Amino acid sequence: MDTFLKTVGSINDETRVKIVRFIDRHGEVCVCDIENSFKMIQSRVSRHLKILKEAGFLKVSREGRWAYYSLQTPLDKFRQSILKEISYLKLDIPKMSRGCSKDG
Amino acid sequence: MDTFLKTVGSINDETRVKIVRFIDRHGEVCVCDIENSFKMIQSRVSRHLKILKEAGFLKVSREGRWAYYSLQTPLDKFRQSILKEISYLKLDIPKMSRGCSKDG
DNA sequence: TCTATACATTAAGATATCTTGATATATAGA
DNA sequence: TCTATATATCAAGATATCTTAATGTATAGA
Repeated sequence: MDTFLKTVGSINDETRVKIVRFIDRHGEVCVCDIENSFKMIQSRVSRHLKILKEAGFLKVSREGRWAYYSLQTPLDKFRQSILKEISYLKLDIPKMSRGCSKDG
Repeated sequence: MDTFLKTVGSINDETRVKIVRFIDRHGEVCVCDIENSFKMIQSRVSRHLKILKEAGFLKVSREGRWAYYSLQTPLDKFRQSILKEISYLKLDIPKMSRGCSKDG
């Protein structure tokens, strides 16, 4: 029950639904990409990513000071069906706008 | 998005998960059956049933002063997948205990 | 038409969640 | 080792949800 509620609760939030959709569309992104694309403050983004990660939707890989979030693989049937349902929604997902100075 | 969140929010609650499972198992039940089986006060049961109904999981048919709740049919793929996931959970669902005096 | 039953709704307090701002940690480079 | 960057965490206020108790509505039967 706890795992179920954690999974369900994690996508019971408009912001997180959009973040998941954003990552589903763009693949691996870092926190600042979301921060910049969604125009949200960093602590807010970090919190939502943590919730989605702990719910089994996202994984994170760290490189230096960056944290790259992407969809967890493999995803079980249930989480897949949730992502599928989210993909059907008409959402206003912002364009990718890189937010970090990791160019050099 | 609103429909999605309403659907997801409706099963983001331990009590409602158990009620859905109870109805899935027992078919058509009236409010007082749940009240009596779960040992919950009537207003609480009524509220949760309303949320599940408005989320598309349940339907209600009224006969006299009774309200019979059962699973909505047909259920779309997404809600079906949720019910399926709930059916996999090890839940302590109470036995049916009829609560109304509609014997005569 | 009076009463009891079944259910729905409302109001208020308790609990949980979300957002923001402040602070902490860790890495890269000067 | 000092500073800037990227991210995480914490604290506090705002908002939403859940529970209970009280009240409202509708039906059936005396």
